[in-house]
Parts: sequence; C-alpha cells; structure tokens
Amino acid sequence: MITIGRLAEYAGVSVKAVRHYHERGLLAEPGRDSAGYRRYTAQHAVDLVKIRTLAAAGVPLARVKDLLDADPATLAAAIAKIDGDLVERIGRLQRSREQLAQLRGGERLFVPDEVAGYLDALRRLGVSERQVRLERDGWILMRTASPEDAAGWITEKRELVDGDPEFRALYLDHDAAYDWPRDDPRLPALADRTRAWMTGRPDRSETRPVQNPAIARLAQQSQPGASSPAWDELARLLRG
Amino acid sequence: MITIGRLAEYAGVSVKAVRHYHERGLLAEPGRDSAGYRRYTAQHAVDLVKIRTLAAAGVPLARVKDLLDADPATLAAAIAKIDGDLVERIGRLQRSREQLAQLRGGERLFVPDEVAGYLDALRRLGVSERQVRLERDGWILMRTASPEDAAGWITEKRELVDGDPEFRALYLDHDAAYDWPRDDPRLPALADRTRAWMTGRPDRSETRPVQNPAIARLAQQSQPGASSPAWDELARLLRG
DNA sequence: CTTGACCCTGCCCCAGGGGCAGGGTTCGAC
DNA sequence: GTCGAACCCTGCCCCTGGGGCAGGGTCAAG
Repeated sequence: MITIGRLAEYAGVSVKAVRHYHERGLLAEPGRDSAGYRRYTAQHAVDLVKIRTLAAAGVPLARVKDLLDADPATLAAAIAKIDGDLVERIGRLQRSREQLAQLRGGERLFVPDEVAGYLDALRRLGVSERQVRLERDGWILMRTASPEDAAGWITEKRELVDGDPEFRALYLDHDAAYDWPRDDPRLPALADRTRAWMTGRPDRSETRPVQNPAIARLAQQSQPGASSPAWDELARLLRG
Repeated sequence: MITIGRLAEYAGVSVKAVRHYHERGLLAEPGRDSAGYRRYTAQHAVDLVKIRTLAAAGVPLARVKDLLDADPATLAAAIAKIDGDLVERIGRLQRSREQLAQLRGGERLFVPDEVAGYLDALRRLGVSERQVRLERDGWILMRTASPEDAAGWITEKRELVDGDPEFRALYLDHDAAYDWPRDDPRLPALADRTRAWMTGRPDRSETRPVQNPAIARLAQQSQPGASSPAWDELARLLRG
C-alpha cells in the first residue's frame, strides 16, 4: 500500500497531478488509511503510467478518460490517430524551427519567396532601403486586399526589373527624387521620361503604370512620412 | 489601411488572438477609423508575423514582449535557446510516440525492461497469468518503497528461475496450489519440499526465501482476493 | 519533544485564447 | 431603400492542466 507521493514518483508525475486525475475521474480514488491518507495499489500505478503516457502525447484528459476503458480495438485505432497527430505536431515544430531561423535573417519570413526575391533584385539594383520597405509594405497591403492580384503584380514587376532597362533607370531616378526639393529643375524632365515610358507600354498600360504611384500612396497612408515634397510634385506633374 | 480580419488572415492567426496581443501589449494598438474600427498598417502585419512565429515556437507571450524590442544580439541568443528547447520538445514527442506504441503491446510500458524480461520468463515456464500479475504488482510495490532493493531482488529471482530446477518446480506447484482446497493432502508435502529447498540455500537464505510469501502478502493487500485458503494454509505450515 | 517530510482540503492564479451576448457598420443585391 | 451577410466593437465567462499557497493534520527519527 503506497502513498500518493511514492505513486507520483513512480509514474513521474506530480502529486498535484495525481489529485487532479482523481478530480477528473481518470484515476480511481483509493481507500484511505486511519489518518485519511490515500493508500494506493500496484494497479493504480499501472493505470497512472497509462494516463501519463497518453497525457504526455497531448491527449486531452477528457479523452484519456474514455480511452482508459475502451476495448483493445478501439484503443488501437485511437492510438493510431494520436500517433498521427503526434507526427503532425512534430512536423509543425520543425517548421517552426525553420521560421525561427529566418527571424534572424531579414524579412524573408514576413513575405513569400517571390516577393523576397523581388526585393532582393531591387537591392541588387541599388535601390534605397527606404524604397524596398515601401515596396514590401505595399505588397503586404495589396496582398491583404486581394492575394491573386498581388501575385500577378509581383510577377509583372519582377519581369520589368529584370527585362526593361528604361524601367530600371526610371525606378532608380524616382527613388533618388525622394530627397530632392519640390522645385528641383530635374522633376519636369523626369515626369516627361516617365510619361514617355508609360505610353510606350502596350495593352495593360492603363493598369500597371498607375499601380506604382497607387502603391506608393497606399504605403504613404500606412507609413506616416513615407512621401516627400518632390514625390508629391511628381505625382502632380504626372496627373496634370 | 487594413482591418483586423484581413490582418489576422495575413498572419494566419485568429481575430481574437490579435485583440489578445493588444491587451498584452505585444502589438501596438493602431488608429481607429470613424466607426471605431482598428485600421492597421503593413508594419503591424510584419510585427504580427514575428509574434506568431515566436508564439508558435512555444515562447510565452510575456517573453515575446521582451524579445520584440531586444537588440539583434540578444534576440539571436534568445532564438538559439528557443531553438534548443524546440529540439528537446521534438525529442520528447518522439519518445512519447515510442511509449504510445508500447501501450498496445502489454505491460512493457509499466515496468523496466529487466522486470518485463523476468515476467516473460515466468510465462515461458507456464506460470499462470494471475501469478505473473502478482509478481508484477509485487515488483511495483517493492520499487516504490526501495528502488535499489527491488533491482537486486529482480536480478536474484531471474537467476533462480533460469538456473535452479527445483525452484522452478516449487514455483509452479505453489502457483497451482492456489486453487487447491484448504485441506488438500498435497499441501504438507509441498511445505516440506519448500522448507528443504530453503534450508539448502546458502548465506542469504534468510532474506530471499521469505520474500516470496512477503511479496505475496503485499500483493494480497493491494489486490483484494489475491490469496486463497490453500495459500493461507501453506503460509501457516511454513511458519509453524 | 521537536523537526522535517509527508499528507489533507480549498482557494486563486496562469496562458492562450474560444464562445457568446448585445450591440454597431458596411456593402452589395434586389 | 431596405435587407442580409459579413464584418467590427466591448465585455464577460469558460476551458485545460495543472502550480502555488494557506492553514491545517500526521508520522518517524533523532
């Protein structure tokens, strides 16, 4: 006849846990001795190890209770399912490890791969970090509104950056223009070149070229102080 | 400017969780629109993904809060530790899978390997399942009282079962005697043979041979109805 | 006869949300 | 113009699996 402490130690659980299992009806309450102490049998130890094993596998105690007096076939089926869940949980933890590793290395975690690749391409081009962040935030905003459109948008922009030298040049100039004064004499010329490039674009020219400023405006709303006098002036020149 | 629902969807968490993070001070409360709705920026999405990643790795929200504005070196160290915990947890789950598998296959889970081996040896000898269970329970009881003694005891009994033919014969007869009537004429003869074997044992003869009935008595206490009239009579004959 | 290690019950606490009540809002369809 | 669906708001109580503490009683050894 063993005490609650010895029982708990045998099974590798806390005394508190044993009492908890009594309360939940998982483990039979044993008899008491003259002092009112619980006195356990070996069978209790066997039952407790069973409970501990299932609970350690993440089975809710309510289900453990059912499983304890299920017939062997049902138990076997349940164990198979629990094992499947376990495999899945292990997989999730492993994916969690990968995500965690990316937390150390920049923004890859926060956006899908294609976007990360696009942002890296911008960086290789020599675009400022401020602009890269604007692009990233713009993508996130787009993406919350319409994931498919966002995916198309990133593909097209990637093609432009990789394949259109004039787009690259304009992009870098727009980036640099951020810091120019509002009355910088280079602004009208830049607006003209931009308009020329836009009219040179074929069919889908009404949607995409507008997108760049549109995104910028979105990002501007979301990030206070993300525009500049020169950009405002440039937008005015393009509209007018 | 995105709503709470879109933000939650982007990060793969529930709306409720986002509000929870606000309450805990993990995620900055954004501005409200004219209807009182929260309106988020892309930066919130980035922050939320970070929170979700740490939380998914099992980091308590209170620690997540600290990590969010820790410097990169501290963060890297913390991530290394979290990753270590993750590896440990994965290991535990894998061990849990093994234990679970044993739940289907008998009692190996409930006792250490040597004991399981000993019980299997008894079964091969032709001992009844009732007796095997008595032995198992006796071991568990012993073990909770004194693990080292229990280990020694199981080793000696294993040696006896493997190496002493007369012990094996006596053991099987004792097992069979369980069901005899109290006045069975074979009982005195069995008691005599048992006494003869006990006196034939060298040095440690006062501890071990007594153990078998002692264990039986322990098990008897723990398992109501685990003795029988014939066993009681046998114990009386051996004492007298 | 004390001291430390047990045991008892009962209560509140934690994370990490879920669910529901009891509202208000927005948007598209009819 | 109005209806319904799908959002959003706050506030409250609920869950699991125990931990911790209070405020006792008990037991064995020195």
